Amino acid sequence: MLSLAEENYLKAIYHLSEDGTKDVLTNALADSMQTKAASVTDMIKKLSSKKFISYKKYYGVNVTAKGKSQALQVIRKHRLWETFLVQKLDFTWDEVHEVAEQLEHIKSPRLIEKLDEFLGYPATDPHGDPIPDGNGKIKTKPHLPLDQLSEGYRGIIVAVKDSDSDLLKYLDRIGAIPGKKIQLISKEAYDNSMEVILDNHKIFISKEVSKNILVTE
Amino acid sequence: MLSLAEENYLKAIYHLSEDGTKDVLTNALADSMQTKAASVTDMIKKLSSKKFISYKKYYGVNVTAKGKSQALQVIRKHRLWETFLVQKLDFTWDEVHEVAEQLEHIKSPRLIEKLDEFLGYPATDPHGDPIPDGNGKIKTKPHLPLDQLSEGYRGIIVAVKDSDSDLLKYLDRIGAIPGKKIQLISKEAYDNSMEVILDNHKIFISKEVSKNILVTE
DNA sequence: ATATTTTTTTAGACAAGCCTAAATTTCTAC
DNA sequence: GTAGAAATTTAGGCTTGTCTAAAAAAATAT
Repeated sequence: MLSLAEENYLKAIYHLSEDGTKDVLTNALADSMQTKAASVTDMIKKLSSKKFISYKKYYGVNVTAKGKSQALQVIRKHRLWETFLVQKLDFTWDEVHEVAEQLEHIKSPRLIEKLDEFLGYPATDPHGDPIPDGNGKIKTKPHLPLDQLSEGYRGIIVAVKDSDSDLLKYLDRIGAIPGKKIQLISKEAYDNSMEVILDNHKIFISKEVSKNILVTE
Repeated sequence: MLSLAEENYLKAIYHLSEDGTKDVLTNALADSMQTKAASVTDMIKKLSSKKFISYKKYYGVNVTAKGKSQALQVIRKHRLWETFLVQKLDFTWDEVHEVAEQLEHIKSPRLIEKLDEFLGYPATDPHGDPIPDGNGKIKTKPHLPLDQLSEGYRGIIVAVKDSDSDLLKYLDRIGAIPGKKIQLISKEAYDNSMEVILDNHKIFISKEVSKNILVTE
């Protein structure tokens, strides 16, 4: 049975390694976990001895198949709880992250099965991120950050980065919500800010914001 | 902010002290927490220094007003989650205790407010135990364990003791559920077993079982 | 009233997870 | 290729919550 700290490290390693190709470096993990490099070294030794990650001294870590499956279980729980909070308890999508960080560690396979059923087996969480199924399968839709597209692009918002509460409040206010149509009218060469159409409204957004909006190809 | 262990000790002390009159002894607490007396002594020193309990060496502990209020917040969360699990996720009442033991430690006042609203502000949990309100007020209905009553008694089941999963399965099977009418037909002097009417059915129950059924006076 | 038993506390140790400071390894510049 | 910088690991220590064994206090029995 994984401890709370072990689950959090594993999840962070999984997220930082993205598709599992890159090595996750000690300092990157320390940053992400808001802790010190020395603490990270301790923990990766432990996770490595338990075969959740593979570790080459000084060169970083990677999740093993076993570790990935565990990480996906935690992510599944996190995203199901976020969906519950928004759909059933009327939380706004910028309020759910912290609570879900706690709820994701509740140990009860039955609870998660029942919750999934209660929510109608949702495919994605409120931010558009896919919810892994009970076997750890995850269906990722192809998507790109909006800042990498050029004038004339038309598509649909697939997801938004859910890291920052202020960003989420802003995105909600301008209607940048997964499922919505979006059109890129013009892009300023100088700062890569852009004008887009959302809900039949023209609005300007900065490059910083556009990086956090993920759209269909 | 109380740690998980501190919350669990405080809750156990509150439950063992019943109405707050009795002193809770170190060994009783060690039994209830499934730990050793020495560990209990350590923890009660900590809780005492934080003013959640009053402690007289060798004579046991009692919750302070501050401690009682904290304990009731945890109990409120526990009972709201149990209600959620049964009402919304179709758990049976013998399955909810362990999961609620975990969920009761989630820290989010907003979550509990929203959950309470979602459940329609329930007065009791599935076992009939009253749910404290947001201010820690708890409305206890007067009740007695069935084994203390005599032939001819008629009343209503107020609550059942929720400690044991097998007991709960049995009570469910015979229909001994809070709200149901119950009649005491006869009581055997030798072993205090009794015959009762529940749902128009006559059944025999042992003293052990009758102690766990709480009824109106 | 004192001896024995029971209960509780103290003392000292351990694991998990974190820290700082120092040592080591790798990377980067020339 | 080597010196200095940057990243990582090691060493040793701290806190929380647990334990066992020993000491101390309280309860009980005669």
